[in-house]
Amino acid sequence: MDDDSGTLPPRQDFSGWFNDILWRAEIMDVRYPVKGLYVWYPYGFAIRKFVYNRLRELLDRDHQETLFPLLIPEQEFMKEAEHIKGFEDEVYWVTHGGTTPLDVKLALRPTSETAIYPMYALWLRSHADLPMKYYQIVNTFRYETKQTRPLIRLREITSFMESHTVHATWDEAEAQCEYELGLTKEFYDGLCIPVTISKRPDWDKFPGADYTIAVDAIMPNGKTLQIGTVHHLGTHFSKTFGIQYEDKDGKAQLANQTCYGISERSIAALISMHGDDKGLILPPAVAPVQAVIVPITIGKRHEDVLAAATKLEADLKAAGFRVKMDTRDMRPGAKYYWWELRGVPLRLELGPRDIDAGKVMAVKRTGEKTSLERATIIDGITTVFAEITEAIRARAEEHTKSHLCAVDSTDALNTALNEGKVAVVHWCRERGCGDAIEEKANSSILGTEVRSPYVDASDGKCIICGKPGRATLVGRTY
RNA sequence: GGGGCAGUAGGGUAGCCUGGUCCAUCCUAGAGCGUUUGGGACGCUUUGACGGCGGUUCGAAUCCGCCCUGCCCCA
Repeated sequence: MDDDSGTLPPRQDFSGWFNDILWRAEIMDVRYPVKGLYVWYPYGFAIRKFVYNRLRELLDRDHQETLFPLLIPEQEFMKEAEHIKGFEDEVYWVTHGGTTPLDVKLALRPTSETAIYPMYALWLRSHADLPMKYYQIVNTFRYETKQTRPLIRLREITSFMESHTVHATWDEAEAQCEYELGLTKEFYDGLCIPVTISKRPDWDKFPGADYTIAVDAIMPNGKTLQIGTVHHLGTHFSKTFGIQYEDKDGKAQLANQTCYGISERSIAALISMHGDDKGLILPPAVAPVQAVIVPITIGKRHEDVLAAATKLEADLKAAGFRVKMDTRDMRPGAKYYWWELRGVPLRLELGPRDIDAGKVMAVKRTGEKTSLERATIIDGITTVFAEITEAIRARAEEHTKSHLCAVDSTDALNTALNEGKVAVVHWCRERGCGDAIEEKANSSILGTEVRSPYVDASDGKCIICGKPGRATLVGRTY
């Protein structure tokens, strides 16, 4: 029927849209023949590269990058009781070297605490060594039993940034958690992704943490996606792994630790949050191609136009923009759709009319068409990029704002969630009431101590028992 | 954790119940030639498939078993 809109499903069918855009825009190929493992296409990997470059820049302000091994010996992995309980059903084990059974089984890291902390115990001697702030970006393996999804629920997480810090005191570690939340917010702000931050309930915290603060994004269908977590580990791990330092008085002290993580779910959020019926919309900051030049070559001015476009491309590249000139033998319209699908934020059209007028036609992926002066094109594009970024951000903020609402009963909660919203309720923080909230509305408690400009975090009566309660985010999660 | 649907060429589908043939079919798919080119051009030629393993059978995309993978729904 509407065969001119391509076959990308509309955004209302978010699940269909997401599955389809991954291969149409050449981000991930799901056809790798092992469950939960997917292949990055070059274009998807280029997006990943620019996103992770930003992440590295942020972390390198304060952390140092490092790299630990993939394999963890069983006895180290089994040291911390809570941690084991949290991960034992999800661990892949290496049991053989060739045909020889191994004396000591080796775990493929599901996360790297038990790989890193024995080394931290060796590295840490004195209070003068503190704080230690290292991170790595690695793949991790989890034998997920729930349905796997590309970028969202994987058996091999390919892009796991995990930071592990060590501090003298609990308070310093807490301050580090706050700092890391700030980094996370800044990171997502750069991707124009609004987030809600909240403290996970105790039963949902990281295995072996004092507390977990999570960062969630609200997807187009109203489901929430956890896209970052910060954990205060207290001294749980320093006890088991013997991470101690001598204080100024020469006395041995247990260290306090934090860890936090961000994965390719950040890419899932990026492509989900900003897309439309035509495809991806990438913020200029992370778009592998920030602007595409489409020369409109007709008749005998073919050479003229091509020369002008080549010059334009060279000028823009020299100015540091990531541009691509599309000289393929296709009709201009077909090229427009092709680049729109891939989310390129700006299209520059250059034809005989524009050359004569000293202009370049600039079409924003967010929908607006403007004519830029060729003479001042660098400034013009810089301005346009800022406008595009703002438009993308504003749209995402509006989405997030409109998908949050306060409710004061389980019926209202159910209604809100069924409408695809994330709700704010009051909850007394008792497990029983928490379970009741989750069961009655088929939902998950995301957390308390909510931080979001769109959430009123003041106290109120628990919607189950009526006792004093705290503002709490409740949603349906990925 | 439970249930369901599905896997046929790059993508989308038919065929399966009721096993057999000569050509599967459509496309924004691949290769090629020509005409085209300011919002998805067209003509012609051509390439290419039954998820895997095993079983039944003279003969399997089709029936049976096991496995793998994907997707949807519910908890």
